[in-house]
Order: sequence, then C-alpha cells, then structure tokens
Amino acid sequence: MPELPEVETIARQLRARGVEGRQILSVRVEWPRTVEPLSVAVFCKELRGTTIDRISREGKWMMFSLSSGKTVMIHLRMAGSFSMESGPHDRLVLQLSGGLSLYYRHTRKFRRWKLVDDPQVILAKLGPDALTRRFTQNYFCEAMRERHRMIKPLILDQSIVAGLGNIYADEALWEAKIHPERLSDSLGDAELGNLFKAIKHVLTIGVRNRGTSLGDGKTNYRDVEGESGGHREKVKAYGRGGKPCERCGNPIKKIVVAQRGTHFCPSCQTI
DNA sequence: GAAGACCTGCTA
DNA sequence: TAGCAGGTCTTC
Repeated sequence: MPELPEVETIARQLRARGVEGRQILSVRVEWPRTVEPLSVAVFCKELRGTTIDRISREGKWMMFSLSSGKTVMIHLRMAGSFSMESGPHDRLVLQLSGGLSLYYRHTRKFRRWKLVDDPQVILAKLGPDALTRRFTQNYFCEAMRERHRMIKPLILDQSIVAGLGNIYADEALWEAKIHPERLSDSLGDAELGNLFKAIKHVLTIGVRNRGTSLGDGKTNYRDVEGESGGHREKVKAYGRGGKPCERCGNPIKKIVVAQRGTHFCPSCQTI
C-alpha cells in the first residue's frame, strides 16, 4: 500500500503530532518478527530511554534518528500504518514521554523495523528519491536508455528511482501515454521526458492529497489520523479495469506485467 | 525474467 | 473457496 506519498504523509503527521523530541519510555513488540535483525529484547533495550530526534523519509523508508546515534528504519511494505490510538493488528507500540503512544499496525505481518548504526547501509542501495533534486531528467533518461527492460518493472526498481510503487507507476505511465511493456531503450527523448515529468507530477499530487486509498475496507491505507487519503478519486488507471479512460473513453485494460497487476489504456498507451 | 516466501483479509 | 492485494527478498 504505502508508496512515497503515503509514507511522506505519515512522516509529516507524526512530526505534526509532536513525536520528534520525545523520549521512548517503553517498547512493546506484539509480533516478534516485526523487528530485525536483533532479538526483541535487545531491540527494546536499545530503544528505551533514547529520544526520537528527527523523523525523515527516503523513498519508501521512514527513519527515526535516535539520540543514541542509531537509526530506526521502518518500511511499511504492503499494509503498514501508524496510529496514535490502539487498534486491531498493532504489532509494535512505543510509549513516549508526555503521555503519547505510537502504534505500528500491519495486517499482514510483513515485518520491517531495523535498528542500524548507519542508515546509509540501506539507503545506498536505493536510487535517488523521486521527489528530490537528485532525481534529474538526465539521470532518468540515461538509466532507461542503458537498460533493455520493460519500462514498468524498471520504474518500480527502487535501486534506480526510489518511491514509486504499483499505483503511481501505472498512473505515471498513463499520464505519459506509454505502454507498460515498452522496452526502456525503445523510448525516445520526448517520451522519456514526458515520463519523467509524469513521475514527479503524480507523486507530487499524491503528497498534496495525502496519499491514495482504494476501496474502503479495513485493510486499506490509513494515515495517522485514520483518514483514507484524498487521492482515491484522482486515480486514472490503477484499479480502473473495464472503466472508460478519462482521456479517450475506451476501456482501461488490466494485464499482468512482471507478476504485478497493471492497468493501462490500450488506445492511448500504444506498444 | 520468473516463482515462491512472507501473511491476513476482502472480493468474486 | 480460490484468487488477489499498495512490497521486497531470495532462489532458481
């Protein structure tokens, strides 16, 4: 679920709720495999008594910089979320100073809380974050041209550009009118330029709308305030199989590309 | 590349 | 009841 805009929304809300600057009084791990690579006991001991100095984000990773010098790296995977109130599927709870509790929630138990000395060990494997200045059009075009792969799996590859997931990849390709199975080195300058701009655009709009949530079931994305994100009505391709393309009226088609459900307009996005 | 693993819960 | 889900990882 959470891609760059959802993680950014959650990070901003945690800051707004005043999580930065608070001390961690206690840690409760409800699903032990949430934590790695340390044992739960060591993990809790390392966190207890430290202060969360800063909350930041890079790609889909969220980082809590601790006063101990270590960093908690959190990846929300498919269904992770945070809340200030307890609820079903809480996997890890931080009791913070000032009477605040922070609940990490994940229906599917896809774990990922890492305590590291240096976040670069993980971040160095990522390409530039899609919404930073380090992600430039030149870099993007070069990266696409020097490979010979289908464009969709390539823009989902976090080692090339960090932040896109399945929803925003489909949205960016729809916006740039590029078929998801086009080979990366077959794309011209204009097409790559359009795709670059579309990636920045769909993610920026996603952040502005505080993320995307599809449907309204309990497993969908929720931000820290329990809201489902305002981007749902803005989605043009993802999850719209069979529905008319907003640009040309022909039905959006759903196919599978590199094992991921993929939605596109066969008449706007030609091979 | 592709397929399986990690998991639960919703939908068809 | 089977299939599918916003994401990585590992192993062919």
